[in-house]
Amino acid sequence: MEYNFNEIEAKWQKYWAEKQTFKADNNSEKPKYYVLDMFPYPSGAGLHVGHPLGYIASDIYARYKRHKGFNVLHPQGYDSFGLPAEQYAIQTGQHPAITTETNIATYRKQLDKIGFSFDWTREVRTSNPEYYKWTQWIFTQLFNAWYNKESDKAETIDTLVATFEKDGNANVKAVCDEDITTFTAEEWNAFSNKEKEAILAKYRLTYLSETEVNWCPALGTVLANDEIVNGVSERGGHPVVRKKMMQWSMRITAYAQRLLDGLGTIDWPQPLKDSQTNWIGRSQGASVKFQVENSEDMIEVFTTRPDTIFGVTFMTLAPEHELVSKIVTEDRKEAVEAYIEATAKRSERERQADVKTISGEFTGAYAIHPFTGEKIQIWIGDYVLASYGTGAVMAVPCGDQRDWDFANHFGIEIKNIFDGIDISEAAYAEKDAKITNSDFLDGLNVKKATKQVIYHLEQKGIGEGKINYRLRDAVFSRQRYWGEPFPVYYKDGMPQMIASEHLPVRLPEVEKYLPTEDGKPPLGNATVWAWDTVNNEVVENSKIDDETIFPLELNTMPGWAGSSWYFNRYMDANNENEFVSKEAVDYWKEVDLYIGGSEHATGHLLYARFWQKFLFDLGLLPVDEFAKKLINQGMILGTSAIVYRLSGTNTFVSKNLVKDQKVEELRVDVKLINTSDELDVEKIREWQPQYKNAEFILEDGKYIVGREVEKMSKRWFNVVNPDDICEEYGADSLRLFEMFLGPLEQSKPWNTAGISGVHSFLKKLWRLFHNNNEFTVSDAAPTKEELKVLHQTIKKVDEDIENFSFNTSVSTFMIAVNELQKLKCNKREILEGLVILISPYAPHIAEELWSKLGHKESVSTADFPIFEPSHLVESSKEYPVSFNGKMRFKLELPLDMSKDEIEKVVMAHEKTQAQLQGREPKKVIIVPGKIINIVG
RNA sequence: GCCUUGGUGGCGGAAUUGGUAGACGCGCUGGAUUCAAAAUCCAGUUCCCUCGGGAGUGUGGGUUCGAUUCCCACCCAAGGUACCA
Repeated sequence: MEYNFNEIEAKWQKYWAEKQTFKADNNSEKPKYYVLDMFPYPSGAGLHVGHPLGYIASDIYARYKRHKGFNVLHPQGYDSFGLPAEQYAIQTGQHPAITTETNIATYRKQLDKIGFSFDWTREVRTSNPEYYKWTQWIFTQLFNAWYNKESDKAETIDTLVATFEKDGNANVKAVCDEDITTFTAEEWNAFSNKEKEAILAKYRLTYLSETEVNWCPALGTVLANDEIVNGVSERGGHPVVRKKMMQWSMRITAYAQRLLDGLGTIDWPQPLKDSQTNWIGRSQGASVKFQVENSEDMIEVFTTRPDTIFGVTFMTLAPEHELVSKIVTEDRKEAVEAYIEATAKRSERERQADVKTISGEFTGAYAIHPFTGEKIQIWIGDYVLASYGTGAVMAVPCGDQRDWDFANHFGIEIKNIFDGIDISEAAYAEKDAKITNSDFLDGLNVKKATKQVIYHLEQKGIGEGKINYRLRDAVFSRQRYWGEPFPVYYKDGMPQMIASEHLPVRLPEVEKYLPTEDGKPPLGNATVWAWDTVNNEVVENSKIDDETIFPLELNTMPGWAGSSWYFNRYMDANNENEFVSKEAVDYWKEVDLYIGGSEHATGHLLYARFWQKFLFDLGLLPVDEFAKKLINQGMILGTSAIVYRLSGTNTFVSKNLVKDQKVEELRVDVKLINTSDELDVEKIREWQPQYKNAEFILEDGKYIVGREVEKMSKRWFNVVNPDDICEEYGADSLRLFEMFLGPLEQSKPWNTAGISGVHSFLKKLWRLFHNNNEFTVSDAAPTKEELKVLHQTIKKVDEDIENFSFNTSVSTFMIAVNELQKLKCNKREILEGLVILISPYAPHIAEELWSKLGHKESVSTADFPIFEPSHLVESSKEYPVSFNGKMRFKLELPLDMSKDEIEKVVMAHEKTQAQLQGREPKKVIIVPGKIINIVG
């Protein structure tokens, strides 16, 4: 009976599916544990061996936790809205839903082959109306909420309205738009509905606003920053303009501080926390208002160094700053306008890339220094960003290098306010100098001066201490087809939410997936796309009458909408009445272990935390962080194969024959290479026509290829398909090998050659149970030595899994099997333990052996074996060192010994040593967990 | 530039709170079995040499009886981020 992995794996995969072995129950006496993978976007290319790495790790942990007596939730689903399916639709006309369906089927087939313990009864797809109904519902909740700074949480909008009706808005502390004017209760009550709505919009957590986007008229679409190269579109090279569009935004800035604080409470990787911290970009300082000379206008700036205010010698505004056109003097107008036009042409990316060039223009206007009353020049310069702070800075050339460079370049005064510091060559940005030349700040250090200045600013009513965040509100509209439609229609130009009982608003059918000719989003192509407020439904072929039938929102939601809450949906995936029931979410609470890529650090993982906090504020969720622990799995890289073509010929030389010859390096399919880097010269001739008649110059009768480690990608021909590996070596080998490659978090190259090691390990394991191809185990009692092997393995594997060092436990299995093989051990007790230990890693072979051992139930429900340290008594190691009259040695002792027992053993050891060395035994001092000291 | 992570044989990578560096696997070398191959098993495999040793965990210092591990400085690589006032 050979180890027939294909047969075994198919058999147990079918068994698991039929018995629903991994279906999680929402009611259980057992403690809960929720293990989650970042759900995939089902792309047309299918999975390569890099994708399942994290899934294998989480599956091992999920299976392990089941052995340890936990009720484990381990679901999977698909983030199935997205651009590729839409682009395919634009090219071929095939509906994205069909493309998505096909791709999901492929994914499912591939995933099933690897033997994951997913509970598929809870599968979610973000593009299913039953799912996006609740994404739309959450959107309406955000619309009907505002952020109360007083209670520091989101509240429903009616609490705000009630306050307005009673007291106006003078005492309301909210995170809202900046241009709010104060009104009394009487004024509020006198406003028209439309006026009220306009005001409320400034408070809502999702709101419409004019936002600048990169608009490409030729492609008829909005482009992301990285889709633009040198001011033209990456695809096609069409011109791109900055254009303002009405877009939905999410007021994520309301949560900036809590998103920052929350990081302290979750066990996530430091680099990921750091990048979220940077992204939020909290900086503490002050806002200061500068009066413009001969004008009512004030220029507000944000500074982190208010203490340097006496060093201000000019101000710089972003070219886009709204005051520029107002304050510019007649004689400077031409130059300033030319400069503004020149900057507008450059993309934000270009402006940022070009840090070296110093440019700017004097506006001709002056501001008044708030303390000295001096006139200071107002300049514009593109080193000031309109999107950060107030879009204006008070320039302190002695303390800021950019200001220094600017002043130096344009010959503006550089005033030194640092005591004993030379600023003739560069600005001094350190915070350890005493302030001088600064009136009431003279002689103070930075900290005290800052406090003083803020006090004076507040006294004068022209500034205050302020915390500024880099984080900006998130644009939530996309001019795409394949996304969630908004549950919004427009009445009198004001957005109206569609009530939850009428959701979902389903995606309409369209003829074309491109934007309309008049520049509307693709949904504008729908003939059926208006809302009937009488029957509460999308109406067909009806005219908008602005009485009962209103136009629907034509944008769709971005990719991160559906993925910002899916982890909660898994808890109660088939609930038709709620996004998740209270009972379910109170039971599962949050994800205990989340595994996925670090590329989502400032996207998905930030937005998901935001929505979680929001839903928590409304009392809909019991915890405000959705994932306790998170692990970023590394990327599996491909190992490309390179052939060398002599320049200008069709002759290919083997790697070591290249020497100094001029060659072109071409990548060839890794499937054509054997384990010794040798190219199959016959097969490559059929692979691509250009090799058909090529000449290959061999070394030692072989053509040896070069190797390069790089990202797995079709274009490098280095993609390895897991299906092929499963076919040739089995899923268990694939699982073990992916873990064996190296630490989970690390990026590492794939090399199919190495899989033979884990594969032959599985064959050895199989042979432990088989004698002359007959299944044979002995019921005799195991020897101490055999028990030792098992227990060492239990201890190590248990530790490894808890530490997520799955790679080292594979080595531990190999050592165990080698030792048992040498001991010719086929004792039932030992082998049973081993099977359970291995089952999270190689579940199929474990199930097969388990059932052959006579068990009726699946091994997945078996208890993890318990480590008994008493079996390890004999293992002791010592490291003797003697110095300075002290004797030190380390003894490895069994874990179940008491201090007294240890002392006995150590004294015995010391006696022997003393006897050997012909001296008196010394006193023994036990320091638990440390090297044992024997003091003379 | 800044932040983060890392740097160990031909390769992937082990090494507990500082305690025999290189576990385990790949590859390679030799051997057994075989008509032969596959498969399997056994032995060897950090480097250098004069076969007795010597050097060795990116580089240079330091702490220590003892450092891959801790401290300082530097070099290199990967990821994130950037005129952030």
